[in-house]
Amino acid sequence: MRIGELAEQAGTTTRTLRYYESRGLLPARRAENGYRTYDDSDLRLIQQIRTLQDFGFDLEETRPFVDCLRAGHPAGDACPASLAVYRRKLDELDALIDQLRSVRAEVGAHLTRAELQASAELPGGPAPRCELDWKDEDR
Amino acid sequence: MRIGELAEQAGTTTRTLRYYESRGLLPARRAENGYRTYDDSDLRLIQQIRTLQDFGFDLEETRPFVDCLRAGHPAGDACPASLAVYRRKLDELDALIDQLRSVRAEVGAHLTRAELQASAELPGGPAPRCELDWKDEDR
DNA sequence: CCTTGCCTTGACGCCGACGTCAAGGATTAC
DNA sequence: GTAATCCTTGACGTCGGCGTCAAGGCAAGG
Repeated sequence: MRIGELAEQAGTTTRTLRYYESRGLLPARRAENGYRTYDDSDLRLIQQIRTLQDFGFDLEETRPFVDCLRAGHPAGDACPASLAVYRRKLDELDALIDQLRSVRAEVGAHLTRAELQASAELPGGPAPRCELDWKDEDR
Repeated sequence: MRIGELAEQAGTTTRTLRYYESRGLLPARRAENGYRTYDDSDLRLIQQIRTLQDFGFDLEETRPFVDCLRAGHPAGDACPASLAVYRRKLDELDALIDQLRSVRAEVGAHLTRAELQASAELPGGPAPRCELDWKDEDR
């Protein structure tokens, strides 16, 4: 299998596969004419990488999983190094989610306060209304 | 007030202020010698920008707030355009948090499954154990 | 007068994961 | 034979928000 076919089967591009190779994640055999040659095991490596990338893993973080698969294990997460990445990622996700919820609460409070201000000013007579153009271009 | 002093008072750098100006967010008066000149109202603009950036707003998203302040309003979120940004951001945050929680659940499930596999194999005798080096360099 | 320290503009560097040419060789299709 | 399609390497572009020089102007203290 050559790079174009592999890319198509994996739902990605040849550029991406060459990039993975340049990062040392996906070394390729070469045919006599210099063309890269792959087999089904390479397809599984790519699927593992893409699954993790969909979870938001950096490319570097997928390396233990890929190494694990290439070491002959049936799953990329059969090795302790992969489990460690899982655990680290869970901690990161928990921290990030907490932070985003905190931000959400703050922004929500700001919005509520600003809306109250606006509604309090409208019936109040000469309260300074906003005169800025209000176009919905950015929606 | 010159750019260095303003940067210090705002807790940022001159590079950042010049960048804001290049983006049209923070236009500066000029002294006769060409030096940028600022006053306290500029400090408030920067504080508004930094508050929103801490919330994760893009620079572009702070523009309505800055325009609103420069239009003479006491708060950057006194204008409808700013409120619209708040609402859009809340939607984005909600969507992102949901997505991250979904990812967290999936990664957690993967970890649990892999841990079960590992513990099931250890007592089973010749089960293929991972032989990859396990260094904690990346912790 | 000279040094020090502020200011100016301009321009390249960074990060991650590729996209997008460019120039040329190999293979396949007709 | 030749055109279309694949492959190769190399290198620059993208995006945001600045960091980090570089080369030079202006101001103030000793």
